[in-house]
Amino acid sequence: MKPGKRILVVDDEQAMRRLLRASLEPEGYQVLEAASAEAGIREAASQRPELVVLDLGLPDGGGEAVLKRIREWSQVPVLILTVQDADEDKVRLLDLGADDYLTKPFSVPELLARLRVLERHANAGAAEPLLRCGDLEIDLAAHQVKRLGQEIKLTSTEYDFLKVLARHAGKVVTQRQILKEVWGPNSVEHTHYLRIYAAQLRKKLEADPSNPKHILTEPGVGYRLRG
Amino acid sequence: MKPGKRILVVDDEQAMRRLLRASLEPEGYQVLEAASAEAGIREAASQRPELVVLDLGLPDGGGEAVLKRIREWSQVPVLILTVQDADEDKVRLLDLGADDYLTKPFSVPELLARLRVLERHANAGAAEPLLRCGDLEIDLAAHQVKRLGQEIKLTSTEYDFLKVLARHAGKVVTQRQILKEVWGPNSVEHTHYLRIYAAQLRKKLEADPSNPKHILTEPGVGYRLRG
DNA sequence: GCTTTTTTTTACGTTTTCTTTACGCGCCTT
DNA sequence: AAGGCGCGTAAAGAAAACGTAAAAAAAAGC
Repeated sequence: MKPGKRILVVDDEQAMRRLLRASLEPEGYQVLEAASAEAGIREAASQRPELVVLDLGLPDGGGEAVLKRIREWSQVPVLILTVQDADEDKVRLLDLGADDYLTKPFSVPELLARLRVLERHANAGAAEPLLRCGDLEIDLAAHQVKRLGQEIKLTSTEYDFLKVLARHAGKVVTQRQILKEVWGPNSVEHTHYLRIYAAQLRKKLEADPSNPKHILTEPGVGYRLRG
Repeated sequence: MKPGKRILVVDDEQAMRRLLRASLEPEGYQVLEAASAEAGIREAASQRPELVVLDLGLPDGGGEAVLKRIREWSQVPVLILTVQDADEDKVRLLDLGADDYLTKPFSVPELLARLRVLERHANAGAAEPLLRCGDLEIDLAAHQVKRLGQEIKLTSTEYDFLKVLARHAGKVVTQRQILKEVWGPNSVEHTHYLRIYAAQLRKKLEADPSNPKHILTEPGVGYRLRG
């Protein structure tokens, strides 16, 4: 028999964590707990659970940030729990990458059934969040970039730029898309930003910045990270 | 523009079908309707929709049977609609293979968001569209062309030219159409562009550029990409 | 409040790509 | 057989896109 799937419960209320543990463990799940948004992100990144149950009502920054951060590198199924019942919230969260949404109070059997549905779906692409490109390691989960095992310090804009490329590693990302994702939809015309930050990234993580092996230019189209 | 995803609505109430059609068509879905369980099964089998919205409150045998029958041969995402709110029902339906469950009255934006989630899951495992023409591979998503597995560098215009031919692989594309799609409607007279770029493409992706096997000339008409 | 870091602005040299121009070949018509 | 026509090839000039450096402005850290 396999060891049960690991499921991460992110909730600040101890009572809720206890209830979930009591409900999930008899079903064969191995329950991991996190009591804050920060801890949730950390656990998700380090433990790589097969499922996540996320309470929106977290005190420190809210669960929404957790979902966003997880979705930067992982496709793990996330079920949202919440007390409120606002429509716009549901829609926004689902579009942000949440896979299901339950309002408290919920029925435990329904929760279990919905988790089974998520498990059924989960067999899809389990992408390795640690990207290796030659001498380069990009860990989207840990927000860390290494070259030859040594950590490289990137500014936040540089990291965002690299992140966009890494998420579509091997594929061309259009200038428009990069600008939109890094600088926002209002800056899609400032294509010179791309040249400047491409140069800065190459200076930091290419062996020979004038002969880039990783960050490749596709003239007239965009940039591409060699995978 | 692609034709929208086809979505099958199974519901005996005409008012509900009308509401769903009115909500879904503006989103780009192509709506198929069935007013009974029997019709639902028949439509699902013959039309193979990409999504199914199924009302449980059907008179003839109930929607449960529809779900069971569909699951015998298809993994199409099914979203259940129902008036009742009994826990055991939800659990049973979800375990029977339903992918989501909404109770009436429901909010249309939430329905749409949940349908988007189901679409996301359905597309997760699907490989990207790869156009194959003999030893040639054209990956439209990655903006990349390979020959015998080896990447070929194309300029933006060369790529556009090839893309037009590839979209109608095997068929003749007229000079007019190529010029219009690559250089815009104002350049339909510059037929010499075609000769230049056809030559460049042949130089890059034919084994013997003077004996083209892929990019064939149809004298007086246009060009054709052999499949 | 000042220093340090990061982002944005500005400017210019270089490379790549696109367009223009020119010429050779084969074929059909006259 | 000469000349027009459509196609293929080559190479030059024009234009666009890219890379780099450095200063000004803004933000972050102490």
